[in-house]
Amino acid sequence: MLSRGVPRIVDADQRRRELAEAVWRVIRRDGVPGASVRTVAREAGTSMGALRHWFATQDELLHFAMTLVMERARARAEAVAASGGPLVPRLLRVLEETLPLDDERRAETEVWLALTARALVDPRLAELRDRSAAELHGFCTQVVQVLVAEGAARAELDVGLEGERLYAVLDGLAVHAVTRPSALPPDRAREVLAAHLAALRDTP
Amino acid sequence: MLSRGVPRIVDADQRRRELAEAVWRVIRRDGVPGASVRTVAREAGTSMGALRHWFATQDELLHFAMTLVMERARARAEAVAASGGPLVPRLLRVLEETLPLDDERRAETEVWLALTARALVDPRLAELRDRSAAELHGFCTQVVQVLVAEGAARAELDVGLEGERLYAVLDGLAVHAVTRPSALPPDRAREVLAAHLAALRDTP
DNA sequence: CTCTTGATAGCACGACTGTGCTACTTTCTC
DNA sequence: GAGAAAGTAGCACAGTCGTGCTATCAAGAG
Repeated sequence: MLSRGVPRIVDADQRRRELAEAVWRVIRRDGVPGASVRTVAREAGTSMGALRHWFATQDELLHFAMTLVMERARARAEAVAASGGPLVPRLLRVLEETLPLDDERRAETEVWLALTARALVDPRLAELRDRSAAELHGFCTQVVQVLVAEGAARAELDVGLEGERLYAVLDGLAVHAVTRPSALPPDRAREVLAAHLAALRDTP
Repeated sequence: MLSRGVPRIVDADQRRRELAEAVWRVIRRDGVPGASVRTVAREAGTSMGALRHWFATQDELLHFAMTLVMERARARAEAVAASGGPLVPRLLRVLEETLPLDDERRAETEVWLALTARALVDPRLAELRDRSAAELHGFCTQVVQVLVAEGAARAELDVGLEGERLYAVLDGLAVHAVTRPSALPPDRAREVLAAHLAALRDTP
């Protein structure tokens, strides 16, 4: 029943990803309001009809574009987490994956910021954002927990509160790095994050 | 030459502020894309023509609305800074003024976030945002400096780096408090910020 | 009074929007 | 071969957008 007959070049999910990446390019160039059906279709080198074949509505398109951002960041983070090396520096590198330290992550963060703002008035996007935010927040708390268990952070720390603080540092750095790249270049952002983790260890 | 003859109810600046506040209400309800000339005029209880009399273009309207947000936050902060009491807790309260801890500040932060995102693709808004960001960043650094001088923070701290970190915590908390209010209620945000300042004192 | 000017009101235009819809092409199954 | 289905293309519609523009109204200046 699969692939009954078509100019099937790639599988469906792959095609949707390609189109969603065209959405990113448009959003980066012209912002979310510039991501009209026509503009995205032109950017993707296809037609309105084809685009609407894959995404019935504009909301669905934006929704999928945001899902993809989150999914990719997550995949990158998990790859780093599964890599070798000592645990503590590895956790630092996992956290760094959420920062806009290179062009690819910069693009993702810009799209994330634009869609986060839009989520203030779009319930469907808000639900997505909440899920990913809860996930990252939970991960930050876990990191603090692990650091304490590893002796890389003071034992008397309030884990919940420190998780919240780490999460704030992370997103704060992300916003600043993406909005004022010259004031907070990648190396500086990395340095601040590392200093924050170090401060959890050095101590009374 | 001033006020040659008019149904002059209030002075010009006051009128522009009223209209800009209508912009906020619309932005909070429908987001920046919902802030059309017609919508804002309706919200303000006036006409398109009247609105365009005070703001020649839509960009000018949004620009002024953002200016007003920044101006108000600044005025509030300066009022707290000029108030009495011990220096260190007072600095904490000044920093708290930038967080969305009540309805008024929540509105301002929502508008700030929406316009920050739009500033990614609007050079005029970007210039505004950069100015206010540089100001807050500078203030954060000054706070660290003062804390060190007052003996409320460790002397060996890297002031520049700690200023950057405090600034990240501040904006991170602002974003989280406004996007996920139930996960980060006002008291909790205040607690995290206070803990951050306390962590600059307690020490190796 | 008239004249001038601030302020308001809202129509008109062209551009752009999302989406419903049909027509067409390509490739598979039978 | 015929038929079906996946995918592409883009027109048509109703609606919203920003802004140019003119008309009107209120009130102080002369």
